[in-house]
Amino acid sequence: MAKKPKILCVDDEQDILDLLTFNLEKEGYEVCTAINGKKGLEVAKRELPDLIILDVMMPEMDGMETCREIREIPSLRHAVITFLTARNEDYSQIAGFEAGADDFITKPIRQRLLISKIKALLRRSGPNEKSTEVSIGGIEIDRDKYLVTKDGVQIQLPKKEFELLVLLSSAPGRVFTRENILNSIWGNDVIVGDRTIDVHIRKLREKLGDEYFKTIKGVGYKFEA
Amino acid sequence: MAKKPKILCVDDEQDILDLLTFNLEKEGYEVCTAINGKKGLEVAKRELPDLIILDVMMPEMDGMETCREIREIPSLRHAVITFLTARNEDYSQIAGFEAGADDFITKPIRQRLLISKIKALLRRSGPNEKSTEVSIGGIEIDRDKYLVTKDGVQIQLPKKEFELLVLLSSAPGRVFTRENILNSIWGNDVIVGDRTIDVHIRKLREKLGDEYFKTIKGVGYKFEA
DNA sequence: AAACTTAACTTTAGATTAACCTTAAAAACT
DNA sequence: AGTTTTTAAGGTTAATCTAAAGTTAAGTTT
Repeated sequence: MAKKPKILCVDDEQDILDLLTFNLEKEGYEVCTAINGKKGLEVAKRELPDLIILDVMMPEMDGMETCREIREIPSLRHAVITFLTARNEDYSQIAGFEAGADDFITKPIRQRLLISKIKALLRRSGPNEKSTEVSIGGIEIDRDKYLVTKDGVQIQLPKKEFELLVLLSSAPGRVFTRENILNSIWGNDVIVGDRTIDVHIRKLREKLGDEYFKTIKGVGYKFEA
Repeated sequence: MAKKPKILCVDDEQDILDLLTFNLEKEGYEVCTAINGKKGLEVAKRELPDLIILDVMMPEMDGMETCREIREIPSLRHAVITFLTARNEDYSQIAGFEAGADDFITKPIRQRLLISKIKALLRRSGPNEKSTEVSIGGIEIDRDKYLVTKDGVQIQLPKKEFELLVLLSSAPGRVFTRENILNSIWGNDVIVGDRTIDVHIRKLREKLGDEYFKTIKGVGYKFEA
């Protein structure tokens, strides 16, 4: 990789800043911090980070406002911004995407998840620019944002169904064996019953339409437009 | 066995590398290792392994990226690549198939399962066959993807028909005796009636055209373009 | 409460069989 | 030799069987 990605963390709690700094530096990122929104903006302008982690709840200038201001700065317009929020603050998420956020990280912070999210975000915005959005036959899938849209209508899928859809759609036309599917979604040490995959396929067919999911008897399933 | 299959393991944790090396060498494989994606790429180019085990989560250059780069190298295009991943790590990781992965192994690693998977993968793409894709006289067969295409049109074959086609097309021009066929598709302990093979051949002739399947009376069948 | 898994039952695609037909190539008969 | 049986092997078709997938609802887990 050409250069260490730079990450700016903005939070009013020093503990959180320390925790983030520790974990991110361990992964080889360059980290800078700010203790409030106003300072965050200053540091952002100066350091031009690749990714910014913003706490939603901060006195004076909250994350939402900081985010909007950052988006106004041309040199930071394409920086990736992710909010730090307590779980179940649903409305703040909707408002957050409007303010220009790319993702959310919920507290309490799970270390591995944090890192994998950061990686995914950086990969997306990176020079390799491999889009996480797929569009096939009227269905749009955004892997990072966990969003599925059919004919412009947004569809909410639970985790397993979403994973199954992502897997099958990752290679349209390719037949995934039941073993393939079990391995990548459940893992090879988990044993689930024979009918479990079928049920999830059924749910997907119900929600997205039968025509997309083809059964290959004795083998598995495939996705096609 | 003609030659020891060579396996490259890439992981940032030395413990995992040791564990893999120990288990794989015990099974008679030649093992080489690399401690990160970049080194993995170097070693892969030099050693030209038959199979590559890639950890998804690695600092600097992750497994996904390494996989993509490996697929760019002509001499490694047909190497088997399998990811090493924690269960439920991240959805985007499921998209590994898109990056060109052939399979997944989930952590924690189950020794016996690891070995049987590796064996299966090597058998499939073993030294006997160059690639999983065959193209003969307008017919394309992809063994892994369970896909058959004739003159650009995709044809869905059920399991037995597909297996029969794969067998016959594995050596075009060669005559397979009925015994041959029964043994490799049904197994030598299964007894099926005399007409069973005929019926499957008929289905194939129906779907792909008579001209490809020649009968050698008193002996068996052969496939030719 | 929502999501996931399981279990019991139904349905169906696909595999097998069975009955009959066609072909080819040995045998048998001019 | 050339023609006609005979017969064995494979071809064809439809009926039957069966394992795999579909379905639904009732548990479990999160």
